[in-house]
Amino acid sequence: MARYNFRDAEAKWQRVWADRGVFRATEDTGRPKFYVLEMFPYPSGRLHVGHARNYLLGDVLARYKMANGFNVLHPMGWDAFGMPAENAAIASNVHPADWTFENIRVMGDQLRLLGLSYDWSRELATCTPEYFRHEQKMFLDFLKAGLAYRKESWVNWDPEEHTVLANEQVIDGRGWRSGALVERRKLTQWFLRTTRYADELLDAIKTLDRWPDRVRVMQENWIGRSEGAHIRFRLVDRDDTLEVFTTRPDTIFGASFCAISADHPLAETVAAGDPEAAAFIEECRTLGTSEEAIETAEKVGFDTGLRVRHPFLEDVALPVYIANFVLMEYGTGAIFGCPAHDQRDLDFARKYRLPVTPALWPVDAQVLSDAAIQALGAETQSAFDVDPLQDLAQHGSVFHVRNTAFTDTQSDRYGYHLGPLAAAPTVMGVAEAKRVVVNALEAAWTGDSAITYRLRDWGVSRQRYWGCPIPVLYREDGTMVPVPDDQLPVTLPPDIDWSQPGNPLANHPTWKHTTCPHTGQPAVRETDTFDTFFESSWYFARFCSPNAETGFDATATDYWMPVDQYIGGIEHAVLHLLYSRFFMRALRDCGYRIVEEPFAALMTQGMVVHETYRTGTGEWVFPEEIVSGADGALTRQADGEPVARGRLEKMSKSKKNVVGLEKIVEAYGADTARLMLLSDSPPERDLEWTDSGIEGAWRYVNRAHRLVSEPPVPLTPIGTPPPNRFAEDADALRRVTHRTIAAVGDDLQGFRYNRAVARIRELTNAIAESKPGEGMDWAMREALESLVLLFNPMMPHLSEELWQILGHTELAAEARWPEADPALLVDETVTIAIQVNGKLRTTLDLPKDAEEESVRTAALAADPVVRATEGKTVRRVIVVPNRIVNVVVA
RNA sequence: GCGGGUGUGGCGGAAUUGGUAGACGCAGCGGACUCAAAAUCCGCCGCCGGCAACGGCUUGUGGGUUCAAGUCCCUCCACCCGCACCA
Repeated sequence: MARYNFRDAEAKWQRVWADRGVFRATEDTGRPKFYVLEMFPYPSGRLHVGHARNYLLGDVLARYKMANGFNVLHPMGWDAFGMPAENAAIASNVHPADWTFENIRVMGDQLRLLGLSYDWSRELATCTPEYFRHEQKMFLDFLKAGLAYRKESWVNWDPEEHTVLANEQVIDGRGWRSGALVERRKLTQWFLRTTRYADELLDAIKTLDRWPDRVRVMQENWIGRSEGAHIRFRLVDRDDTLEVFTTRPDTIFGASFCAISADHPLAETVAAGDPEAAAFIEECRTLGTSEEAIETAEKVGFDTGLRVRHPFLEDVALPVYIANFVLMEYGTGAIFGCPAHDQRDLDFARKYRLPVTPALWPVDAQVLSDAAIQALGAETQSAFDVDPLQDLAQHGSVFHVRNTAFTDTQSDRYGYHLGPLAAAPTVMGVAEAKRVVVNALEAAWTGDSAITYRLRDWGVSRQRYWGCPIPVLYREDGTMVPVPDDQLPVTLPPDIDWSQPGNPLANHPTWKHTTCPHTGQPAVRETDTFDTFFESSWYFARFCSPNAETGFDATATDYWMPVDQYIGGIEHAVLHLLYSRFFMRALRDCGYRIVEEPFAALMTQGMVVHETYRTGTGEWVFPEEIVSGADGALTRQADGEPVARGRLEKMSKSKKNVVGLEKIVEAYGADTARLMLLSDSPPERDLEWTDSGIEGAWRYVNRAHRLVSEPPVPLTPIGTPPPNRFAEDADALRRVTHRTIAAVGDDLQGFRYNRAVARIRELTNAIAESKPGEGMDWAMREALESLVLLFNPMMPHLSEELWQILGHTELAAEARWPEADPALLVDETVTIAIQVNGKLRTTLDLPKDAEEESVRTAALAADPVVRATEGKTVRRVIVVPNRIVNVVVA
């Protein structure tokens, strides 16, 4: 028998699938739909086996669902705008478009090599005008709806990519792709109003019950809703107020200062008349935003000399500082400091010798007199430990809200009614205290309850060429004019001079010059392009009707959306996944008919990691550059430099541990690579790529081929009805077969692909051990056919080949998933574990559902049990039907 | 600091959700076939003691609940990830 020729077989079946349009999807209301999508790639060059895993995980599900009668949509495309294309253009003078389309060609071929079940007729690339013209239209709709706007603000500037980055794209103070330290710049930029949907996006996270918890938590944290209050402090000797945000209005009686951001308007007012203040502000702005800078930066402030009145204590005035730790972007850019209940405020108070006044006590603490509070505050610089109070605050214990302002007489004195404060008990919980204080603020017109979000509006302007042009112009008088719909798309000029730094569109000699469509006046185009996350925020909708005249055809999205299973990397937990959720809602509010939640279920797959090697100086080394000496020491062949095995790392070019996809497919075939990538590790976890692993998968592929080509027992012809009787062995094989069918189905549905592989191997082992006997020829055909169909989602080419060898003329890809016979899933006998005092002594094979009394008798009579219970009294015998017997002795 | 997660043989990982810990695979050891190698096939394979039958121990640590704990509760330890001058 010839060995499995995977090269011919894989090419042949890929051709057959394509010719017959097996994976072509069309709307069919008669069948349930299933939309499987893997996050589409950026066409950066070549795929390695690590990339392949992602697509494979979706492919297995798509094929499984197809076999189970679902109408499956499984498309693929290219997130084709982005910096790397421009970098290539600058480095080697290729046009970004040429570079991108060449990569698309190469990577598309690589994907086809793997035999993935894509409907290639829906392929799209986001850098084509046919695609991005629709998002230009969407943007204009956003503009009309007030969801897009332009403003001058401080932004994150990536000095390496020469462009602005969104907050989500700044990781630890560095650009998410360049790794360059991000600078702050004040620029006029386009924003999308994501904050309008903060609450909706937050609330709807609850409905995403098929998303990983950690992604949901990350989005919740990112939106960062905080409930609290705005408090307006009256400025002394000025007809103005200072508004602060706090989550702890209950600590207002412990306030000892206010602090404002260096970017706060009031700070600028002060700076205008005070050079020292201006210098301090300048100093604050040069401070870095990286983690190290923040951790080491001392909390410093500048006393503006301004004072504000305490909202409740007439005779108390608080100093106003400009402080380097107050962020203009959060809340109102101003805070009040309560040193007794906040570590950072305490640090600040100690430094500037400000009073530390406790406002809250544990419920069992002695209620102090005003004098005692003063005394305590005075010595608090070192003695008063705030931590236990913070601790209690976290855990919701009851506190004394202890302040003389909270009495009727005082409310009379201040000339306003304190409402619930008058009747307030002196002891109340933190939550109640917050409420009481907010009510008092509202009654006195000095504050309101307020909610603040960490989420910022999405800055979408990028000062780059290879992106979608923002479709607006500016007249000479500065008026912004949207490009009329009938003049879309605004396309990119092909001729770019890459020798100049900065934004290539702004540098282009003619492109930006145009005329106003309404007045005919000279005008200039917006030279910024969209953030590339703009394209990926709606591509899944485009896949439903890739040739529609509009962005998407609502009847198609009605049928296909939402994506039933989305698969991709955790790195998009708050980038792409949040933007897409926002985008759907923004489109909805512009009159588009689309679902609000685009991804019903999400799976975040682990990385493929591989061993690395480095020299003593930390240089990465390719494994093939290394030679092993007689003593086992590793050195670099070229220069004899000692080399040590490094950590397992995600495959990347820079770490020199990439395993190329073609190389593996060439040597072992797509199915072997697929099996390797699906075995061993569960999909969410990292998978270690090893040579022995691929060898093991290769062995299995050949073993399966051999087993079906030369079965251990001859088979009955196709369609033979089952015999009346099966010998014990044949019956046992049938039970294994049907148990495996049931288990593999469950495992595939639950993304436990590694376990499904293990079950399939078990069935393979059982088949290989089978001997001739009555009914075995029939059971053998049943087992082999089931096996071949069960591993079809994982190894589709081998499955087709063997399905044909088994005599079938239709395709395995189009065959129905085998059905498990419930009658064969229950055994007639069960193995019962027998324990004495919880320790296993023996096992007994007994009839299923045997009488408890007879099980008990059999257990007590078993030799090991007799030995273990000798001379002891049997106190209890616990019998769990069909499971276990535990004999308790003393 | 806040939040989330993980910890099981030499390795990747299973364990019907409280009921025989270590499925399946990798590596390793022994054997068959072969002039030899590869491939293939058969056997062994958590640790300790024992020729063996068998006994003891074992799921990061220590405790608890239970007839019974990898699984539930508490304590501590280690590692990984996310967010963070967020008021």
